[in-house]
Amino acid sequence: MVRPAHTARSTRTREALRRAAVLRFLAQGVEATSAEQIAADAGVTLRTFYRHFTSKHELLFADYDAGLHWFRRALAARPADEPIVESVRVAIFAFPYDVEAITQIAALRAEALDPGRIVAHMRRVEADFAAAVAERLGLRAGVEPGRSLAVTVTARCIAAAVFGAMEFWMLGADRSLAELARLCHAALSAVEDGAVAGPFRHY
Amino acid sequence: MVRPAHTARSTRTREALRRAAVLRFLAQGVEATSAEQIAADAGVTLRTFYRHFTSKHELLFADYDAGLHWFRRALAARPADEPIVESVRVAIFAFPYDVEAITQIAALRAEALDPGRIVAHMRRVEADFAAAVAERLGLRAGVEPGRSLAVTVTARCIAAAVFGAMEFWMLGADRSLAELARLCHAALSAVEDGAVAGPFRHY
DNA sequence: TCGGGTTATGTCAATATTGTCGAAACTAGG
DNA sequence: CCTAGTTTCGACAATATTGACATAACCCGA
Repeated sequence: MVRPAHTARSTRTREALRRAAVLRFLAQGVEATSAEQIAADAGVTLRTFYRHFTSKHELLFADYDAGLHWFRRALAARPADEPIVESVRVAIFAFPYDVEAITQIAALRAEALDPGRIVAHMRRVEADFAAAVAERLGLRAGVEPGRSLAVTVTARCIAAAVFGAMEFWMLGADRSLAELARLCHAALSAVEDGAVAGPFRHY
Repeated sequence: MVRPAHTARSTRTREALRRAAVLRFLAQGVEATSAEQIAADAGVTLRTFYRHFTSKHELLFADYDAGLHWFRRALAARPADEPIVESVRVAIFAFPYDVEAITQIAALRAEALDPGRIVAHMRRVEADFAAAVAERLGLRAGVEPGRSLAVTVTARCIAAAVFGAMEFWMLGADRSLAELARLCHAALSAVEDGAVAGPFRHY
């Protein structure tokens, strides 16, 4: 199947669908909202809905994708001679967190999806994150994407640090942004300093 | 919904379903096989099929799950005072690779799933792999699962090494097991020696 | 062996997703 | 404005998945 993603028209319908979905979700809950309702609200067919979104639940992760897009651009904007870990750190800390919106969507996700599914999507985001880092790192080191084991592994480890910190943060009691920042910083430093396996070298 | 996963009976039906599915897939292709056919062949209802497998495609990853199970046990069998990276290395290299079967299933996957989906499943396996390592590592270091940022990040980095190597291997020309072993070894060593970000510390 | 509680299935009926094919809307050139 | 080439949509029709509730199969202790 061909997914629309080009013209102004398709952007309009996609937006209409997204808006209609959020309204319904907030008003009557995710479960109680059918894909058909969303499509009808947006004035299109059910089939068209599925041309724009892989699934009903995908709508609940639009913010993740937007964040990823933002991150990719932030990374590209960093100076080419800056250490990659530092670039990642700066980009992450500069993210314009909208705690209100994040919390709201997170509540919807928690309502509609079992933990496993949320984690699964998180993994997808992590992988895309790693890909973005690898792309940038490869560009700097002068190698083609996917052509260097070192680049691949390093990018994945950086992603592992960031998302590991995020997971750790979500499990903990202190959910403040400051705590998240602290954890990310610590995890990234560990990777940067090569201290990852260090403390556990003898376990 | 409650998923069966306990008694001998459920194991029997699950096996029957898996076997029926593989036969059909091999005989007439994945696309041309309906979930209903598989269920009928196994002598159960369609609904029961979905109680044992999340989706039709999940059957194409049964070998991954089996491998994961094998790995978890292999890891548990290693001495508690062995460095975790070494344990992982030994466990991976000891895996009883059945190249025939692996190739066959891989072909089915390639036929039925677009690359994105395959990668997505791979990520799930990687996350489970990381969880297994974290569990073992936490046990050795004497911390609760998910209670130590260092354990979380280290486990994820080890997983990143192994699966990064795997991805790299799949993209390369030399698909021999020896090459895969070499790549895994190199990637794990990099993590172990803290050389992950090292070479890129100035990029 | 006989309950009783637990677990796995069957039944039935919504939704959710996807393939196919033709029509409508949009774009660039004349 | 009109035409040809694209791209998005609508209309249908299979499957694929999931929820809810009733049954049958199993397991354990009296």
